[in-house]
Amino acid sequence: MLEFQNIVDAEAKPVMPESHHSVFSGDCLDVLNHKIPAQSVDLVFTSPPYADQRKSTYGGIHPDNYVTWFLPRAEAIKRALKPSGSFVLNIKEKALKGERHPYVLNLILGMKEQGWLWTEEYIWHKKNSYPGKWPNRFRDSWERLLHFTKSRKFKMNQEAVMIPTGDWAERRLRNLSETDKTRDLSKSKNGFGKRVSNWVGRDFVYPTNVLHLATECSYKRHPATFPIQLPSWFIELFTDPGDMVLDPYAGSGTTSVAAKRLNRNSLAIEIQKDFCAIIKERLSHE
Amino acid sequence: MLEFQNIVDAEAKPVMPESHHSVFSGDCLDVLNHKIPAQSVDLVFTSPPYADQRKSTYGGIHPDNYVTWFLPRAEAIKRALKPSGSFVLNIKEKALKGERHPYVLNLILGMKEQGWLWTEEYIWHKKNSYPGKWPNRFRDSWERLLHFTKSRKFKMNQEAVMIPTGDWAERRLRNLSETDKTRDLSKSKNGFGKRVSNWVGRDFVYPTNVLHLATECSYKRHPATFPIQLPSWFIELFTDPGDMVLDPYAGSGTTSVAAKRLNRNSLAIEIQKDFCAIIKERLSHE
DNA sequence: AGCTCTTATGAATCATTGA
DNA sequence: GTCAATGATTCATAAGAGC
Repeated sequence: MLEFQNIVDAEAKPVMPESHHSVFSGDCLDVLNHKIPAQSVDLVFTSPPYADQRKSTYGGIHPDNYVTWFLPRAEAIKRALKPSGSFVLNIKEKALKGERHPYVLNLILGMKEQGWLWTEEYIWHKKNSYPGKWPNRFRDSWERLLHFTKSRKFKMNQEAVMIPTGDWAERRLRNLSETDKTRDLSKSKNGFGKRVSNWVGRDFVYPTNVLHLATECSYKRHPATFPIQLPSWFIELFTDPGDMVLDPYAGSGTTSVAAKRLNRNSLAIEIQKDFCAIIKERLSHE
Repeated sequence: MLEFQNIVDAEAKPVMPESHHSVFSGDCLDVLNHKIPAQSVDLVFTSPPYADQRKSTYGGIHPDNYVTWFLPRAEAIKRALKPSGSFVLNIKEKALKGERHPYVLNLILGMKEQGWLWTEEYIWHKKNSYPGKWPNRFRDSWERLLHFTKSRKFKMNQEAVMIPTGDWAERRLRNLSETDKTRDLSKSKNGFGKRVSNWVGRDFVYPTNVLHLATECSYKRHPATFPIQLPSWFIELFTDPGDMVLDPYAGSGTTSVAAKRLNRNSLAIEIQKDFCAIIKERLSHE
């Protein structure tokens, strides 16, 4: 039985209807198969626990067992996704005994056998990455954003993520606050608001498949594994306003927050109850 | 029988001996197994023909047959490589029928079965990539630089590729007055003067595993697949002066040119005879 | 307000130590 | 021996304090 817990107080507005946001606690395998209707989601964006990372919160799956652990979840995600939908998976393999472990490669191959199409591999090039110096490698400053779809024709709004040309815009953006950035960047179709209103009329170009963003490292109350620009970008690209966005490993709920700001509906699944509370609180403050 | 054809006129210099550069024409599978001594090469850097690309020059290997075609070459490369050596493979899978083809993933897994260690995956983030727009993807602006080794301990000169501190230094410089700039920059060896005295000891840092380079092809007569900075970076990182660098798909010989400029020896293998002539000419002009 | 300086910290990795 | 836990290493960025 599906019950969308509405986090915000719904207030009917004829022009811009309020979006709906739900938070489920539990293993996403169970929640996806028993609480989410089939073919009801337009975009799944998630960053599942990396192998052997975050042992305290997720138990730590050994790299050798990672594919076996994740494939049933991928199947459940496929069930929930609309035929026109997209699944964006943020993941990176760890180095083990001086070597990159191949579990991500095997995961892609396993998902292809499930019927997924491996449509594209976007790269998150981290502007600031974790420090470190080792005898056989440098700092790891990139992560994979694997784009899977159910069919060759899927929803993609390329114009929504067009970017202004030139360094001039970049220099301007540097002086905007973080909230201004998200808000204004989300309005790319209609221009960027008054502070950057002189962009109107300037040329916009399509982006590439590399996202060059900084990791969020600040004194924020809720640690996020990725900056909100990451889900925001894919939400604008692969959904329309009013569509449904799902994050089966929601963590502190960054994906849901991004969805709300962009007037999409969201579903968050998180196994840790205290994180669920954090998500609800974050959404209520939006 | 091995005969290193010396392209340059050898002129004995006690301090800096002249490097040796050879060009072989033929299929690298034959040349590697019959003309190159086992365990004689310190670094293999190459960009093999991409699947179904360059049909006129290489015959065009279908993505489905790519792994079967390449694995014997990888085995021959392993034979030629020293135990302390590195193999850097520049490759990117093409999109076929709206999907990324998995042949690169299968190639990595196949090479691991051969005994290679998949030590790291560097990324070439292209600063300027050719424009293009497709219904289901954006411009592809990154390529893989797969780093394979024969053992967990291999030669790596991390200090050789250290870079000056980036934006931090740039931003400080911007605020200096014009006279300060000229005065202080002229004293760069002794530090930058009092206003930037805290640079001393902090001016160089280690890079990350992402190389952010433009797609400059300086040699117009042959479509170079990569800028010379790419092989140069790995040559400095994984070899010492006097070491042997090999490119089994030499093309216009960019790897050999990079090796010569850095005073390493080089071997170029190229199946097209006219390209071999171009390589020799390029080397003679260095 | 604007600039400079200080400082905390982030999906890390490997070698060493201890059970 | 094998496996798990601990320590050393290290930098771009942004918030905060000070002038």
